Amino acid sequence: MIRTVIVEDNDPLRQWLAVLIVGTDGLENLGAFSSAEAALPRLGSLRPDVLLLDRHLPGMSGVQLARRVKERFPATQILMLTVEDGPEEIFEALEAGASGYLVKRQSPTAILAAIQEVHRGGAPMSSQVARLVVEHFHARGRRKAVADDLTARERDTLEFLAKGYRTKEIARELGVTADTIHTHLRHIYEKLHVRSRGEAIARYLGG
Amino acid sequence: MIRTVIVEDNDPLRQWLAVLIVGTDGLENLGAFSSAEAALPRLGSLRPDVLLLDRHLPGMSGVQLARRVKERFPATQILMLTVEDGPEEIFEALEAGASGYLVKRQSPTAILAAIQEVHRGGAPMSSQVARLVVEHFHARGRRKAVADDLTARERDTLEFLAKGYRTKEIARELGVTADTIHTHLRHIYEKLHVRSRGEAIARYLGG
DNA sequence: AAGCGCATCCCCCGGACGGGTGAGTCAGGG
DNA sequence: CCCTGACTCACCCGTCCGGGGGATGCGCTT
Repeated sequence: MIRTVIVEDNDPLRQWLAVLIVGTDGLENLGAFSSAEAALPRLGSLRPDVLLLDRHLPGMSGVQLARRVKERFPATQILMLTVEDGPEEIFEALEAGASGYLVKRQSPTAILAAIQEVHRGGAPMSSQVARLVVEHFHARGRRKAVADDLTARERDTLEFLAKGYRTKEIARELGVTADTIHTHLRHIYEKLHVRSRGEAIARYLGG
Repeated sequence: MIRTVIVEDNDPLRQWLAVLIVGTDGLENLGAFSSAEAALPRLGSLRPDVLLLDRHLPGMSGVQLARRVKERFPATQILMLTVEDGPEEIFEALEAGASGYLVKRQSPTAILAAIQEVHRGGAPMSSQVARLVVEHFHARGRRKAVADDLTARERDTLEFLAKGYRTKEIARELGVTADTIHTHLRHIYEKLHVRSRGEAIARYLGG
């Protein structure tokens, strides 16, 4: 039996979700709240397996609630519901601890399947969301590609640079003198068109 | 009509995929190669819509091929096929430009559906892959959470720091003197338990 | 009113860093 | 065989940075 809690400020939608859940075998609804503030103090005793969460809530947002819930009850799986959103909102929700991300206007079967999938340890997301996630990785790849015309030693140096190592520490790791690393660094800056460590790290790790 | 090309070194599997595709309405197979080296010179004239790519290939790997293909023909959608892989392999493939990532032992219908979905602009991935991707974001979120007990001004400073700005530039952006930023930085280092810019940026952006 | 956290600014010091120049070795290609 | 590119090391110089003080004012809590 999967134990769920709903937090959604839209009354008809919240009730529709509750009806959907109680009418399905294997699913159980422990509570339905219209705000994060109302839900938060009850979650400790309810301990749901899956939390259905609206991203847009009056007062504390669904994202903030997700963060808090994940801090205290990491085992709770969070399924984020939302209207149309951009990349920023989606990544913020995923970073806050959401394991699934669905746009609201989905078929009942899709929503129920998502609840079960997230409880199984899956990560249900609508195809627009999956696409954005994939593009996020593509962008990362393109950023790292700027390091393509670095020499082997320069790539080694950049690798340690991106871990926050100082010149001396990189020198020790690579078994050369600090002067050599100094030279590598200058070449890296030239090729990456930057003028400082911080800029190089930011360019490599992406911001 | 979706035009596909297969690159897979396992002979039976390659032929099975080809048969699967030619026997399906709306799908067309332009070629099936057993190595990246064999496929690469032909892709320019074949121009497939979707490229089915094995991750493990003798010689040039599927990941390297994906990188090259995406460089020259960004419109080609890449669907990566693989046996069981870890997070590193998966992220590397996604960064190389793959839009979908499937474990090989999938039902024929799942593979065909994935080809169509990736062509529609979706991002089909098996649930294990989706889970790893989601956990990647969770880890990012936990890293950024270390910045939680920073003050508002310190967060502002960290934001610019992570863009590679130097002290003076941050000062200009925030409309204060460099001395003030200097103070903020010292507090940031203290709270993040680091002793340099590079370490702070690496901790914040994660690596 | 007193205390506290925050933000702002200031001074000082030693070491780290960015940038310029030069130079030796060694492998590979013309 | 010489030339080139990669890697290595060295020295110099001016600036930036990390870390240590201290100071003021503001708003909030007690």
